Amino acid sequence: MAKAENSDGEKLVKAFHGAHHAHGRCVGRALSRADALCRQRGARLTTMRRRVLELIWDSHKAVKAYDLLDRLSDGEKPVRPPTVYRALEFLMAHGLVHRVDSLNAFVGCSGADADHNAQFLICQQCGDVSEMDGAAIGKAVARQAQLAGFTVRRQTVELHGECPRCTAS
Amino acid sequence: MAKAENSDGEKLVKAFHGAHHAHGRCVGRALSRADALCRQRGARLTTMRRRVLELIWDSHKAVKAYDLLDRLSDGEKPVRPPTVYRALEFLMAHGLVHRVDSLNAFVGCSGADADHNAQFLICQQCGDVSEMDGAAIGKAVARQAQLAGFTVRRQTVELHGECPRCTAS
DNA sequence: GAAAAAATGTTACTTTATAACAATGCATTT
DNA sequence: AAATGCATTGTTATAAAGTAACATTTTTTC
Repeated sequence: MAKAENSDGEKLVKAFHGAHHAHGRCVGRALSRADALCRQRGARLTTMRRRVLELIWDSHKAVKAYDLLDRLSDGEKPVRPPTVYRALEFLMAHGLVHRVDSLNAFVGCSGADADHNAQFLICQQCGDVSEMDGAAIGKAVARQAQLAGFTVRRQTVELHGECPRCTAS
Repeated sequence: MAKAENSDGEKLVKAFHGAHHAHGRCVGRALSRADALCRQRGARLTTMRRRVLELIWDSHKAVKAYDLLDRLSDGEKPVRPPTVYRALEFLMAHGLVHRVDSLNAFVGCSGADADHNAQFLICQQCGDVSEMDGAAIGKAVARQAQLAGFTVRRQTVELHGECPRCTAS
């Protein structure tokens, strides 16, 4: 996760983006990563899949499947649910997109590697979702579970609250 | 959370129940707690709400709303979705039931107080769900989020994996 | 027991997601 | 380039999860 300094010179984890950040870079980074990853694995990032990924990266908010559907469709050629869900399935399988269970919605994966335990910070005000790859949390969680004799295979950690930007204003 | 000793004399947190535990007690405890809590608050634990709560406590698995619906209905008098969802809404508002987002399903709340941050351990094999009131996790999570300038208001923590009983066999 | 409030019933619909099969596209061999 | 085979997308239909709006009944309160 990128670090930045605030006005007091403190180190802050920069998980959320400013309102007017150069979003093109987020998108660009995500798409080239997708390209690279798929090439490397011999997976096909088809036009449809790429379009879906781009639409998801259009913002940092979680996107509903049926919103994607609407945006992909024009009156002449409506796109049907299975098409979108299949693209999402592919993108999730390759770690390019995550499903946010508590929202029934999808966000682009900004994490480094494919198979990681991500946590999500979801702003209840602006709707922006930020991904934390907090190994610390992952471990705390796994340790606590271990006390109950439980082996963690997959975790859903979704934190709803207020992002720095909305807190400030 | 109750403690128990295993064969080595170690202290273990007993979050999961044995296969043949005296389940009547779980149910009994849950129902009397519900009675007490509602009386105390002047809330009405009506027949319908109580029936739904009982059905949920029928097992330690998460229950789907439409399963409840089926079980509440007989051919003559089908119960409709809003009835069940309203009962669930009431039970959740009073902290008697939790929704498990990653399963679209509901479990009885075994936690002590009403307004708590619960974490769920979900066994992928047997389907049993256990509630951890891990203040430790809650805090670790909130602390980590704070580093990103994020204020946590509500958390969804759902851990999928293997419970002790299924691990053993 | 009449009025008000709370809970439940009812109808209809929205949103989210998947199953099953058909058609198309793409990649490799020949 | 035609033939084969597999992956992807299209299409139809339906399942599963949840809610809005209004009618009826039950409970409480005055």
